[in-house]
Amino acid sequence: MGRTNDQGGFVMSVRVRFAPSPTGLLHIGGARSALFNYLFATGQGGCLILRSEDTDLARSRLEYEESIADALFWLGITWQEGLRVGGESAPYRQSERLDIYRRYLEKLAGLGYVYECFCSEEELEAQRQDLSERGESPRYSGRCASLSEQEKALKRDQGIKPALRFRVRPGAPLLFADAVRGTIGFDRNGIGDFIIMKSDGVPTYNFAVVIDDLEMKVTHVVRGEEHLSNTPCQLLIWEALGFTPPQYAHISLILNSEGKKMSKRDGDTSVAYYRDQGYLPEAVLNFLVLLGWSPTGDQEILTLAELKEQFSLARVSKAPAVFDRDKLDYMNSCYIRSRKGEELAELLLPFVQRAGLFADRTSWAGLESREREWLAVFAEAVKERIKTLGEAGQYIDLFRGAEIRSFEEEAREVLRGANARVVLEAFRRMVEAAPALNQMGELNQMGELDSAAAAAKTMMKQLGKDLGLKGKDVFMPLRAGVTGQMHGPDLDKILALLGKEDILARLEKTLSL
RNA sequence: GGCGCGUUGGAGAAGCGGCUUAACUCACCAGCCUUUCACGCUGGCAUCCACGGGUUCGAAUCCCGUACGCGUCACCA
Repeated sequence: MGRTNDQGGFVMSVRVRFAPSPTGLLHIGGARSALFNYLFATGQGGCLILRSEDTDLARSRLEYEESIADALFWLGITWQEGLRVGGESAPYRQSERLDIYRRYLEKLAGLGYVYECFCSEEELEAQRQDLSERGESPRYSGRCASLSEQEKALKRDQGIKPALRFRVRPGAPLLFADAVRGTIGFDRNGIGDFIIMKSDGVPTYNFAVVIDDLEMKVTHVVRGEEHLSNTPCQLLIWEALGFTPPQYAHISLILNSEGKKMSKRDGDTSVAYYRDQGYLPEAVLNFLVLLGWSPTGDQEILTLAELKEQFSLARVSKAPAVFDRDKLDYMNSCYIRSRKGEELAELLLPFVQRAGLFADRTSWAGLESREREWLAVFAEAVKERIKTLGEAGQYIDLFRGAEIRSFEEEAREVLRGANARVVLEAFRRMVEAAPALNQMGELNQMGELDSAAAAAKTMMKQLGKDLGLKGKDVFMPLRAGVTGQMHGPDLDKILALLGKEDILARLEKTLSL
């Protein structure tokens, strides 16, 4: 794949990858890395590859790989090559590419870069301990670097399986241009010989990434800052193999409110958690992109298309960013408010089901039309006061049923007020006489709930007139009497959604207190 | 401890040597709107850019040190 540049020369189009290890759910930091890769590549017609780094046989699990791909898909991050979609460089699971690594390993061995290391875990630990006690950097001592054939044979006879180390040769500092942080240099003499192949024949991360990036023709590596110190090892391998490494871009970490790197162990850090809480994918995406990147203009709420258009690595911040739940909530409420009734209602369905309503239905299509309308009006009634879809669940009891869950103390006080009883009794008579306040069971044509709300409104106005009361004097007793609360969504909507029968039942109970 | 990276208000940040009396957003505070709450609207919130020095006519912006924070030093990725 390629295209022509201004001078008519052939340029490689951008190829990036997101390469998670399937040892857990997709977390916020990973999602942001994936997002930056996605925006960077697709914004310029490039390609995003999804690859699974499952060389840690003990911890990797296929179900994690699946859930990571699902989470990316949910966010709207799509990839052009890799897991699930295939591509020229298949397979895209490192565990299935072992023969490829072996081939490159042989090449390195032929060049004299590889040696067997028989040190046990305990020995290595002791060596590190020793080094650090002497105030030196804990790198490999090189103990096995020059074992004789007999020594090696002896170890093998003892049944010790060697790991393979990369021999770091002395030389000039390793310099590379990081697209985010500028020129970064490491002294190669400070890097100890590192393992590239474990004793079980599986390559380590540092070796496998290089081979995969090489084979998959990756042009840019956009990844978290925690990988910065791995870069020199990888550079060494690129150099030994005689290939030009990709462009690197190390993006800063996402910190928790304590200022520490957000880790999987923090709890609420998986994308799945936010999905389950009722955050919209657009909101999560929009929030994440603003962590470490900023748009040129004042506009912060941006669509995916706008992000693709505007994103650039040059505007990625070097400093780490703190994850701020308040801002995420704000973003989410913006996106919730931008949805219209039915549309929102459909998104809300799983959450109201979790709260017990329509729990037996399998899907939105499985609802009857009057139920759908009820939910749509419900959605409109609550959308301005919920920050997550999940919060809608707690409003259901307010809009349904003959029971009032509980009375706030303030509400009781209002109901003890001078005119409260008069207002409620008069209102009860009006509702009894009115045919228009439908309830869900009786609803038969769309839009009926809206007119019921309108009817409720005029009814309340009329009530005020009849009694010669105004404003709060009529509305507060009504609200308190019907909901038990002092604050809440518009009363007319509550009344419409409740329906005649439940309103009367509630008034009855309140009046009998 | 070695190596690496970072430091603009509570959080995200703009700023790239004079246009800055440091944008914008969230949070927070006050007021308005509203039958309540919420939404929305208006205003407030860093005399200053971690600190110290230097370069310059001029620095948050360039250089040097110090402090602090974070990352990383695995046969984990």
